[in-house]
Amino acid sequence: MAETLSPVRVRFAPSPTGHLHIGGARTALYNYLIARKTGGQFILRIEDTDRKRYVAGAEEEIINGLHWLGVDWDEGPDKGGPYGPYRQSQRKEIYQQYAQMLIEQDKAYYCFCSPERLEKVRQEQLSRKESPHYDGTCRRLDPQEAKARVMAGEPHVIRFKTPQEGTTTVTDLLRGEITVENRVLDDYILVKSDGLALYHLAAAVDDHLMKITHVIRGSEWLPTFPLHGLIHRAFGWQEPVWVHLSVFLKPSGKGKMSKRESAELIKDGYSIFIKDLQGLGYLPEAVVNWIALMGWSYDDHTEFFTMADLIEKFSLERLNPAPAAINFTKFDHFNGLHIRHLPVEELAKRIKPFLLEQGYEVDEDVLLKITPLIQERLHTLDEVVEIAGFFFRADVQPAAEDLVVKDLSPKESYELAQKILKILNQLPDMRVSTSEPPLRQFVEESGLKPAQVFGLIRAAVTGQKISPPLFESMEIIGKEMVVKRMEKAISILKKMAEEAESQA
RNA sequence: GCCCCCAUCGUCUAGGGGACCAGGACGCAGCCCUUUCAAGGCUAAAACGGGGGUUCGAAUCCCCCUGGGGGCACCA
Repeated sequence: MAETLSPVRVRFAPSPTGHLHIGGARTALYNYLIARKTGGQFILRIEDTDRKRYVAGAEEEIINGLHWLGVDWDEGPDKGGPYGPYRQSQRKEIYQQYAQMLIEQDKAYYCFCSPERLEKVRQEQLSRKESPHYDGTCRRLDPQEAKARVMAGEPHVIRFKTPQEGTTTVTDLLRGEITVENRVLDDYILVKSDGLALYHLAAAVDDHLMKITHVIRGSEWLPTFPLHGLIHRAFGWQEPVWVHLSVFLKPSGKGKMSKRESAELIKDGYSIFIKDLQGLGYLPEAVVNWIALMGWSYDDHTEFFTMADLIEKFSLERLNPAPAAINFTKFDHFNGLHIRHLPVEELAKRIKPFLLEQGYEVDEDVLLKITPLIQERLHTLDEVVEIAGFFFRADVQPAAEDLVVKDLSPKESYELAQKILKILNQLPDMRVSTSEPPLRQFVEESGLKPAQVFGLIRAAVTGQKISPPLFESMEIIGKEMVVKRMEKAISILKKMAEEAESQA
């Protein structure tokens, strides 16, 4: 299969009925990538023909989410373009016009069956263990008579006159030819009784009118794919290249993520909704890298991709049709990778909101100093609070047991802390080059292990058992604060030593 | 029930008849580095779902089975 290098026109066509999730984002991303790679156009089209399911704000969320990811489009509802409008609810008349053409050519027909009757037929078929489908009542109506009933104002829909014999073969770029028996295809409704087109008609008409060359969409469309081919052919249009992407499965690999499961993910610090990811501490760069690699690969060793890399390397031919289980652990890995690739100033900028959110006052200079210390320790941006919050707190609260040195008693720890404080007090400043040599010398002379001495200082100064590098941290905190925190640790240890004494 | 799609380590994947006693990544385990935690380096364990063909030769091609997924609306 030769790579398509001529410019493509592709589209992402979400319906504004819920949150933009990683599956939709990936579809948008792939469309965007192939458009940019080939120098073609990427179009955003809102498929809002179902007024009942319309969710206010959903379109805005889609737009914001895509922008955040770094995916932009050339034509769309927010920026216009030569083939607009780009909202299907504003294209009602266009679809009706095309539906009319089909009726005139006897490729579609009016149907007056009520939803109630349809439902009854469906139930009967189900009870007979038949696959539910339209029974064809109105298909047999005389066209003139049907037209008259329509003129008289009788409620009706328009159905596609699906061939009842033979087979239909459509071609998916990843799967090859797919052939189905026409008799298993239904006489799908093209236009609803409210006059608005259903997806099957609207998408076909728009894809043709908007000169879409490649339809890259989710594989939930595979079952109706033959119908879509049939519709294009009924109009005599050339079909676009069809590409059906794999689906995302839940981490266990057992089925798609349910609504409830998706909502509960947030408790573990994860989400499949793009709107949540920023607040959870994820980088758009990492999201893009992660989702790009679920269903697509470049070669057997490259895994780190920037958007620019992806535009250069992406190809439809290397798409994988098999379903992929979502792996959040790998997501964290990619996030850490991209965090480490960020310039320090940029990382500092992205970390700041998480600190501010905690109510910390963030000094820019301090922030720029601590950022390099935590850069390789961060997997998500919000971890900055846990790892480096002590830099911004006026006081720390070390746990008493963290201050007691391994293999030493509280009393011995207390005495050790006093010696350390004495050294600290004598230092002219707290620069690494000033503090490290005398403290290391002290460790040597004391016969203790570095881990014992530095562990005590760490707990006292940072209030944590684990922290960024100690000497660098002390330099940023400054002598005054270091001494103050050491004194506080001593008082805690003193109390512990006394308690141990009285118990003995 | 019917239709469609898919099938390599736990997970994401490389592999398009011999280069494969199957490679990479995440995770997991161990070691090294190291004041903690990370990061980094090294090592280990870990897969071609089953059965038939085709072929001198199959993870790779074909068929069946099994398993998994998706769909069967006046939703998209």
